[in-house]
Amino acid sequence: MLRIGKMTDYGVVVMTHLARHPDTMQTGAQIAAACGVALPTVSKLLKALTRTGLLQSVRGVAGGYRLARAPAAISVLDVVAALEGPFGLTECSRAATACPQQAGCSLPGHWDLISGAVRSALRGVTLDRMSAPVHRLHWHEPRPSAAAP
Amino acid sequence: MLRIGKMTDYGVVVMTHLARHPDTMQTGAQIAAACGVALPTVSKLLKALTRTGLLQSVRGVAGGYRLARAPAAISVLDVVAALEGPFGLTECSRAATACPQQAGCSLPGHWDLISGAVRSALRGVTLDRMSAPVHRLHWHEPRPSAAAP
DNA sequence: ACAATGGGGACTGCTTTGGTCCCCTATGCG
DNA sequence: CGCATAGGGGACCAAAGCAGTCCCCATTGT
Repeated sequence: MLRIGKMTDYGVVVMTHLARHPDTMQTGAQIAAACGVALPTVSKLLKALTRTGLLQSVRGVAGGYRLARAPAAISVLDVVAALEGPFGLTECSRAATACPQQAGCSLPGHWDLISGAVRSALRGVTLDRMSAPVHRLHWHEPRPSAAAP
Repeated sequence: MLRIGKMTDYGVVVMTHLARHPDTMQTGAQIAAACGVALPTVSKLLKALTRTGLLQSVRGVAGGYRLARAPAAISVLDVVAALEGPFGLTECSRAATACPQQAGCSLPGHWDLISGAVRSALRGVTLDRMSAPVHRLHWHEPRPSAAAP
């Protein structure tokens, strides 16, 4: 459920890789090799991430890519938002054309709420944490109210 | 980003509708009409939700559907998990075949963390809240740590 | 100049999804 | 007893989204 695109997954991998060497400039080929993804694919990602302002690029013969900000200042939310469209779990949360029957539809407000919770979850994990060992991470469970899966 | 399936969206609508009349049995046709979704589609949903144990069904001429538990005991997570596969944001979090290069891939642990946060977010919203007016809802922001979109 | 490197799209094949339909089973009522 | 109503299960098809590749242009150091 709630799958994110493969590309976005790659994107996080790439960004995490770059977060381990925040100050060294790396070419697309180097990144592709390091992350085990085909060069054209990783190239596409790097372009998108650059256009969104998460990466800095230098063109020309000694060019390459570098993080635009410190790893601690880039969250997974930033990466996901850069590679997938604008946020919104449901269809009608972004469509200009409202649901044919928003009469009984008091849900959008609730979906926004849920979206907000997910947003916060993604924003809470930054690249420096992603590149750190797992056990250093922990998370505040928001509020597990009544439910029994 | 992070879109959930249209079917799942419908599913939440249907379940929310049923949560407003927890004790009355309703036929598929009635539900379809009330929710403004085509009958075959809603039928498919109801079957799936029944198979998962979220709904009780009665067959025969006076049959119909009803919530299997109290609205407060059914969360959005339950509905989403029933209609989409098992949880997992990324590809390899569920695939038996590991990534070709899980060498530098210390990410699964982190993805699990994020998935957990999203899970909690969805589990925190129950059907009785979904059927209530929006302003009655509020949410504990988990921890908006360093990030600046 | 030339070689290396990023930039921006266009294009395509595939997988997933949404949605419909058909036939079977169960149950109440005339 | 049989017919009408309701759900159960699954096959099936069309459309959309996505992943992935490729091509050509712009930039810059040697």
